[in-house]
Amino acid sequence: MEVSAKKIALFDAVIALIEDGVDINTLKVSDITNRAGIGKGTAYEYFRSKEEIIIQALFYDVGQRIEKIRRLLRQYTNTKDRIHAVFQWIETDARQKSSFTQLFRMANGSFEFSNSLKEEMARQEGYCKEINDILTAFVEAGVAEGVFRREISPVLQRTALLSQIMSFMIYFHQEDISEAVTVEEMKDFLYENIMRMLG
Amino acid sequence: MEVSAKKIALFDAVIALIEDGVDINTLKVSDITNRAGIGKGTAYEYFRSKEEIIIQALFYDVGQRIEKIRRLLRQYTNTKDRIHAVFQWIETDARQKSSFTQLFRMANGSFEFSNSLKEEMARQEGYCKEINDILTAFVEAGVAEGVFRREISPVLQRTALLSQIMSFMIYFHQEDISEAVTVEEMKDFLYENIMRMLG
Amino acid sequence: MEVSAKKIALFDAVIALIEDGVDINTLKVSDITNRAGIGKGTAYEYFRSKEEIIIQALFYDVGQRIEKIRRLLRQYTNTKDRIHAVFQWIETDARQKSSFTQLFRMANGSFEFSNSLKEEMARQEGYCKEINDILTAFVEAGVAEGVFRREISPVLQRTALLSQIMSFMIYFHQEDISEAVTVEEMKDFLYENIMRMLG
Amino acid sequence: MEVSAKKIALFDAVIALIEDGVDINTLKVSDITNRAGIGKGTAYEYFRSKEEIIIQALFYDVGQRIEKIRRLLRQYTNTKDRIHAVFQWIETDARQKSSFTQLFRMANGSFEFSNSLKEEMARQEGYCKEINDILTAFVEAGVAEGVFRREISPVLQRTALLSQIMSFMIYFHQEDISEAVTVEEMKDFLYENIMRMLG
DNA sequence: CATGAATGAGGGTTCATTCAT
DNA sequence: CATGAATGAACCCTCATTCAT
Repeated sequence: MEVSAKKIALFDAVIALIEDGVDINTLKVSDITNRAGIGKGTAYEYFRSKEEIIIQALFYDVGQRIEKIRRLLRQYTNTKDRIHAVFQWIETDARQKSSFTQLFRMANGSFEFSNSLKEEMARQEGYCKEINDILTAFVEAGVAEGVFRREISPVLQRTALLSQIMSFMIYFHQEDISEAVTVEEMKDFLYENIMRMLG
Repeated sequence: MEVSAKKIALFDAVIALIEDGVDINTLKVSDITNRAGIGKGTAYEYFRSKEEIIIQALFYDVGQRIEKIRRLLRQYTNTKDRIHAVFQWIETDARQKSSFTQLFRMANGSFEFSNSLKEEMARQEGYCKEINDILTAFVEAGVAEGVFRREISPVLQRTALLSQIMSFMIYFHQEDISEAVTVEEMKDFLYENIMRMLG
Repeated sequence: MEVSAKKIALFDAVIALIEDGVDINTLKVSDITNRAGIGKGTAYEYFRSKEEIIIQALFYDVGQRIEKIRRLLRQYTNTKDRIHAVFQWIETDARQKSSFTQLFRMANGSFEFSNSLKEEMARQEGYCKEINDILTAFVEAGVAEGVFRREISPVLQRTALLSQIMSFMIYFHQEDISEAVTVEEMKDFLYENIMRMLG
Repeated sequence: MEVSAKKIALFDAVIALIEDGVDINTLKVSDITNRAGIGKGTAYEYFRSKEEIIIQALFYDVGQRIEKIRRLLRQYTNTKDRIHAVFQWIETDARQKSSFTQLFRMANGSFEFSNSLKEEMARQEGYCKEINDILTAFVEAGVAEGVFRREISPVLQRTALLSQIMSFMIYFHQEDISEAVTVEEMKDFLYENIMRMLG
């Protein structure tokens, strides 16, 4: 799974462009290669098509983010800290509108891409599964710790947990957080919700 | 806000195409007009660009759906019935992958469209706001009814409510609902969650 | 087999370009459409690819030439006149380097084109066959007339006849007809050859 | 006229590719260098462009073939044997569709190559001329031997000779030699034709 | 109004050529 | 010398938009 420097440069360019708010569907190859500081033709030494570049860039990015959250979660020994770690991660990492969008889309499979590339996604050993794995581990630890009720089905537990995580994402994603709810208030509320649902 | 028959025909064509699973980004004008049974040039008598057609079609569709859920909610006098009515609506109306995707995207503003058309969206008096209004009315009724705690901030109440609605959408949206959780179990669990969080 | 005016315009453009000495392999779509006096995109309303345009243009041209020689031959009642008619036709019609080349290639199947289009050629009911038919009719008439020996195999008769026709083509095709042989001398020699071989 | 090993390797690669049926117009530099087993850049140490490589490769190949037929002809002391030697050479050497095609094209100058390289061809001291030389020597020997009539113009004699040689080439080149004419019958017929025309 | 034939700007992709190693 | 990674000019094709009928 070694990835060449040029590939990384292209991935980073795609991510940077997306973070800049460029629509993923209007991305031009020249935009990407210019941003990556390489020639247009060079991209085709490493990828067979524009779509391949973009898809793989997204997977690369999501993979990195997942790895980060995994490492993060390993540092904490109790559920409360882990929940707040996730919130913290969202605040710092998933805050950007664009990358959040991508991750979110992955989470519910609503990627809009040429059908021919949906196969590619299938081949990629689904990050959805990875997210699910993380949630599963999260919930199991909570049960083992005794803070989550054992009798609730794991699926339901994951659903409940994810619902509050998504709520926090949407909170950050909203254009105008006009009505006065501070980040801390929101975090407390969502944490309490999780405990009410699963505790 | 009178809308001509030709416009409706084009809107319906766009919606039908999306429901058929056609990627919104690869929609061609000729696809739309063919489906609508009118000439390609005719579309430009009513709209200034392809994007205008699609955007307005989506708004038209979401508007209809929102109107439907509004009428539906008016039929019920208590919160419990209203919550189940929403679940029922998701089961019947928002089940299709595509239309759900559109609505969902609208709900969190993650439309991916050429920036030039984001203004158009802004001009459209945000359906997000309408969704928010519905949630607000929902929550207020719950408080008036005495089943939701008055001391929770309305923003938080809406957040909690939406989180469980989204969970139900995702439940239907998942490709493989492999693990055995029946629809009824899920609905009960989500309803209980709402009551635990807000009751 | 009705052919639209636009198609004809494109065919004529291709032929004209070839007659001008443009290499068939370096022909650009824009060259063709410019010459035809139509927009680049228009070509794709009538053909699916550049190769399709060129291939069909060549077949169209060869078809016309064959039709012409056919009509021509029908006007004459004896073999001698027919042979000279063919020479005459070569002098006026097949003189151009390029069109000769095309015809010639067809005659021996040495078209160099993307393999994917060889099928197209196959579908076209071989003009090679048509050329063969003309030769066959030619020879049969000669036999009936009593100027060609009946005992020679038709294949051999056609071979002999074609060899002298080709010789005349090559005579015109040569860059420098340095050594003094007049057209009339050549025609007489070739005619005599045919009679010596087949008479 | 010393030719380096690398050049030969490239020439051989081009020839091999052509014999494999690859279209000369779609030949890529990388195809050639890969086949030759050398680096892509190396080709440009010896040639200034792709076309130069291919053109020179073709000349190299034709030169070799001509040399071979020359040696072959020197072995025979009478015209009849020489004619059959040529037929034999066509059967063994010029049988392949591709190399035949190249040679044939050379013979009538119908090379399709970017005009810029036609000059290159001119500079190459025309192999057409060499072929012509061979034909001239052939005819002169026939006259000296007394089997060809002295009063026929050398140009005409060469024309007649070449016409039957070409006929034999076309005979082998035809896809389907469906109609029953054996190689021997054809050779006899063509030999007789030559004698009837020139004897 | 309605149409669809015509258009050409735009962008993905290829591949001959270069040049730093 | 030899290499092959990098390059970008070139070109095919798509499709949103226009406009004559």
